[in-house]
Amino acid sequence: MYAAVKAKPQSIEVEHLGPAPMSGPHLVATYKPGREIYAQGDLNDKCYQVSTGAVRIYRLLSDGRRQVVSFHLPGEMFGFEAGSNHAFFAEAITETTLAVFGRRHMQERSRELLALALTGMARAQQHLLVIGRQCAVGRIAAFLVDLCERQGGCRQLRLPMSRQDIADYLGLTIETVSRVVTKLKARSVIALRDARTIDIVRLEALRSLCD
Amino acid sequence: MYAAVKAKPQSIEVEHLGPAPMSGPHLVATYKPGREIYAQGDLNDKCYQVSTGAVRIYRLLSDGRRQVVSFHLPGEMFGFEAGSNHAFFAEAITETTLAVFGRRHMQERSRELLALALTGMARAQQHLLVIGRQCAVGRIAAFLVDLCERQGGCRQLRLPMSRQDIADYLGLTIETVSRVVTKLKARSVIALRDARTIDIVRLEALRSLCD
DNA sequence: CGCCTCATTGAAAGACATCAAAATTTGTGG
DNA sequence: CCACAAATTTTGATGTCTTTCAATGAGGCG
Repeated sequence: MYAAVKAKPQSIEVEHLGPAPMSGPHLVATYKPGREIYAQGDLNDKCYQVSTGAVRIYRLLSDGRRQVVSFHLPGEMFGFEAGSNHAFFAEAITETTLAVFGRRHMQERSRELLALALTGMARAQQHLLVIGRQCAVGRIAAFLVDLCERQGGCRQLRLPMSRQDIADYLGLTIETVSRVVTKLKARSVIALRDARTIDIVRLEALRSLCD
Repeated sequence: MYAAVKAKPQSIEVEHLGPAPMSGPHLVATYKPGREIYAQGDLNDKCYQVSTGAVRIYRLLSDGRRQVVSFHLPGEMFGFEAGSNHAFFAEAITETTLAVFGRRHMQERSRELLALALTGMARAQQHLLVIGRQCAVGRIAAFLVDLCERQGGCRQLRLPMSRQDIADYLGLTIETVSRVVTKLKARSVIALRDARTIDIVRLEALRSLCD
């Protein structure tokens, strides 16, 4: 179900471009949808910034269940973890370009990395609150509000991820995700152009469902 | 239900003692059970190491639901968060003594703090996996195994926290926690001396319930 | 057009929550 | 040390929400 395409990036070039990258020299890598960026157990010696596209970070249980711990959108950093080897998988969701920073860069900028690690922890803990204490509607609402805010408050969301990705992120099944989306649509809280394009019609209603 | 006792520590003294504290000078503070260490919104300018006792970190939803994001046992650090103000509450669970480190200390040791932040993120993400993808039995099992490992593998656990704390940590109700514990006892995976003292009889059985 | 993947919808089952009450433990004062 | 009150934990009955299983529908691409 979750077979990752084992392969290295389609292209890697040294560049200094991309939308608002972290300063300093870095590599640019591009990945096709579903391509693995790193795997559990891989050496943890780089970090990444999304230029275009989207990335999912996840872990698998032995029976195949998957928990997506985070999505990363353009401008966001990921890849830093405790320990010398990755405990998670990272995959491109859509066609994705990344700025890649090496170990040296990270050592030189441990101050920024600290801030990133702290916000990463805060994000994970906020997510814990959603998964641990919200019903299905609350989880979806929180997810949509979060996505909206991370895209600068734009009311029209283009979802890069599938229903399965969302379900695995929120600790639900795809059927429940689908049913909740349908319900929110019926209540005119959101509107769907297609399954991956959502208009937030009543943002405040959505927010009020979050707590 | 979760009324915190608003008060400052019972005592604060400058000391250099306690079990394996972080190096350097620090204050020592003691707290009675239930006492608040910091509140959501408080200035975030210190970090703490548990000397004795136990601490819970949590957030509240507007309707009173609570999510405990972490417990901290002797030797463990807590209190570092993104942002200049705390997003969580910290409370002593039992009679607790803490080593308190100030801003200066943290600035001087941002390297260690980075490692702590990264492991904090890893912990939160591991916890996400448990809450998001495990049934009630798996959550309790993971909780007990984690506690066992954090206490150096000792098979006899003295739980400092109540069933309500555990429930709010695992995203369950106290009734479910109690029923699962009863079930594990019936299967001879664990044994109870009293509600707060658990012997792990079959650790491998417990582990196998985690994934 | 047909096939494949992804998404939606329906019916039934299951897991956990809720409500209620009993049992056990803890703390307090005599 | 015992007695009593309060808090915590356990147990039972019932209800609700989410999952599971199954089938249908929609969209993309050869």
